[in-house]
Amino acid sequence: MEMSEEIATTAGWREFGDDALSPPLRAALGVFARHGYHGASIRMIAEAAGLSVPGLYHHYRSKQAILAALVDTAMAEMLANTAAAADDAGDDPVTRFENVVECLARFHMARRDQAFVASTEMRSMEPEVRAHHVGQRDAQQEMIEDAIRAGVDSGDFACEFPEDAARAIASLCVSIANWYRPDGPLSADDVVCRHVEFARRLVGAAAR
Amino acid sequence: MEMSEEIATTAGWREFGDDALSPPLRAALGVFARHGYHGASIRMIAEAAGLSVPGLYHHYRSKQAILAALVDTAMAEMLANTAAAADDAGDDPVTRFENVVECLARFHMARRDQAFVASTEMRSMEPEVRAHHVGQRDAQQEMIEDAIRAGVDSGDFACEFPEDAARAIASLCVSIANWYRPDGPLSADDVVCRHVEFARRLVGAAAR
Amino acid sequence: MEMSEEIATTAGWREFGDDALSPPLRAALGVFARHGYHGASIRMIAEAAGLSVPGLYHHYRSKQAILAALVDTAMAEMLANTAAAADDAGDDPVTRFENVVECLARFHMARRDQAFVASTEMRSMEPEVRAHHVGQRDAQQEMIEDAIRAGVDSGDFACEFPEDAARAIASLCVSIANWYRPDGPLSADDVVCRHVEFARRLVGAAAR
Amino acid sequence: MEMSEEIATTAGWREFGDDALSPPLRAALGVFARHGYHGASIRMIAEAAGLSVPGLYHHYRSKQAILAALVDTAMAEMLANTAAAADDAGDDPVTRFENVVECLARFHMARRDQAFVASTEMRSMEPEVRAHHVGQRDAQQEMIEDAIRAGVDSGDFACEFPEDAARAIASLCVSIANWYRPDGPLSADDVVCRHVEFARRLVGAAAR
DNA sequence: GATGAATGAGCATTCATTCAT
DNA sequence: TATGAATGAATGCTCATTCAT
Repeated sequence: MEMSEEIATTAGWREFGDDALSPPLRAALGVFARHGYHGASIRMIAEAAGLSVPGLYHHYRSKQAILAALVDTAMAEMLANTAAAADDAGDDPVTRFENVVECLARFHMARRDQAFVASTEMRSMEPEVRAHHVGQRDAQQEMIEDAIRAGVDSGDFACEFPEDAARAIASLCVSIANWYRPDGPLSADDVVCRHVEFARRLVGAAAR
Repeated sequence: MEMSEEIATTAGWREFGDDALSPPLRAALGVFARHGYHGASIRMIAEAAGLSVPGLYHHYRSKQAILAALVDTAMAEMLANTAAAADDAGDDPVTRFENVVECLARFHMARRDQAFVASTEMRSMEPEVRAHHVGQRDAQQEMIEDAIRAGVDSGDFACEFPEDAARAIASLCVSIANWYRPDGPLSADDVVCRHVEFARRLVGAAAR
Repeated sequence: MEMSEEIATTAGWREFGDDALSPPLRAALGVFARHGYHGASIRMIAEAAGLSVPGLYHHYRSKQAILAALVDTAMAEMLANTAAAADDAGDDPVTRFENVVECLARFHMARRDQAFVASTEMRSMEPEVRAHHVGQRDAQQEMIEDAIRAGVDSGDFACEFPEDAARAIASLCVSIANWYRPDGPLSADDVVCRHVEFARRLVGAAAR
Repeated sequence: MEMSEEIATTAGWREFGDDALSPPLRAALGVFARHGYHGASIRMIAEAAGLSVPGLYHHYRSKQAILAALVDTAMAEMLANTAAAADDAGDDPVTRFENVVECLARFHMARRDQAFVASTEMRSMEPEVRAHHVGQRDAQQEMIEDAIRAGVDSGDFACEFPEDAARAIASLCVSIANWYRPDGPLSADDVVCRHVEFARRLVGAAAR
């Protein structure tokens, strides 16, 4: 079965291949991750991108536009893959929930810097950009909540406060981006495995 | 039994009263929380503190020194209170674990801005300051891990990876500072209650 | 008698028809008039002209060349028409003087922006361009002076300082470009009528 | 009779002594006059003032604030002196008119650069600054108009369009700042003398 | 302690201009 | 001809910090 590189299909949600970032965007990502939005200067970004300063401005209208493009790209990819992960599960609420958690965990490892910047720089976003980002965050939260509620409804989960559990699970996955290192002691599959188990416990799924 | 305001005694770990912040430090806290370290200027801080710029420098040697003082104060308080919470539990490993989690949760609500700044601005700390901070973070992590291991050893917890669970619990508590609002729908006790339950589930404590 | 559109003949000096400005020049004129030479950017001009930036450079070598072309075109037209106006008067010094003033007034209404830019941006001209422009200004001044002196010689004017009077009349006409609006309360003929009368009084012409 | 340096009294309106400009303002005045507002850079001004760039900003909030201060100071002085000149004339409308014109002419020589910048940089003023400036210009215009109308009412002047004559006189005086040089062939008294005579002719005053 | 005045270095952004395509 | 991409130098302005008073 064919799948395009960019758009996650039902089957492809586990793979986060090459980020499709333009060179300036990739350069900015590293600089933002290391120094923060306000600690990063346009000169740093231009240098990292191998461009002159006006060369960088030729591609992006402003520093804020770079942040916006970066964050939107990442969030859109996450939402698309998470939706695919949910779809891929068919009718079983438990599998659906596990898929969503796995996808979130994988995203926060594969797109570590993007996720970190997105979660860290909300306060650096101008109102319009922030509003868009918040919308995407809410959509993600809702997907988790829906998966939990489906499990509760089916009797598979024992979870009194689905909303709080969803937030806890999201926090857990987001925080992966803070500490996970590809060359660290845990493999990506280890991390996935443990976080799916954490999530199962948080929603009171029966032991497997 | 009386206790001093600042130092948590065995009994007082639940109360986070007035932060003992000097006015310039309190001003800086708000500015850092809203704008981030690099987004905050000395002028903003001085103005928020009702001081002239050199007046501010009279109290603190540099912007970095302000950040260091802010973060150290907060972490020290957290460690002291968590230690008191653990001591207060006597010999029961489950109670000890629950106390530690409760204390962490309460700290991240009562010292929301401090916790947020400390967790967010690690990359803005100069090496020495960062090293000190990392030491404090590790000490906190260890207290959680110890509490988990004690419960595992006593047979109260079913937890295969205590280190990962400790990190998960810490992440959960830290993230409270991101979303909790004193005037929000959940009371502090609600938040504590839910997070203790989340933590119990994460370590596989038997249902109460 | 037919006349070409561009070159004022003895009879046509009252009509300032379509300025023969190329589209980029016309665009630049508006931008220079609104923002001044230094406040205008090549990008503004290119956009106003519906051209790309290099497209604009295809037509004009530099921003300075645009200014030079604009100003020279306007001054040349003014000089040609003023000469025609003087010629058109035949031998009567009073009529000749009145024609010159009328022509100047009409020019500063019909070519408001050009006149404004020319008078305002002398300091923005590079030496060579400025020298050329100053030559044109002097030629204009001389035409007024000559007309005055002829009237003085014939006994029609009572004017002690023809040079100063000529400068005053020129200032008066130039300043029309600052305030005249085609849709304002005064018609072009009103303005002409009043300024011819002002000029007559300045040179001490006998009342008509 | 005593008079302060700054405030023109009834007797002192002919003297424009030391402009009371602060050093940065005086420096800015020269740079604005030579290069225009947009052609002048903050660095030029700072250098001319013998200050560093932030040193300049210590005194003035922005480039625009410098322009505003410069223009307001000049216009206020002009208005005060013109009012004093009118008052000084007692009840004679002709003298009052002559005094007003003389004062205007003297101002545009003594405050050549200020007047030039004020008249030239209207388009560089931000709306609020411009509105204030326009108010001052209108006040000046009105003083001339009032003087003319008084002379018309008394039968001393034969002037059909006082408003247009007032504008012409103002234009004439303003334009002095364009060409007058203290070391030129005409003394200040020469210039005053000629312009008062020009103004008298423009309003149709009887020959003296 | 506080303040007014100052500064070198840096900020995001834009400038006029060029050149390969 | 027109364009997309690029650039060195400059723009107005702010930074953290210092110091004489």
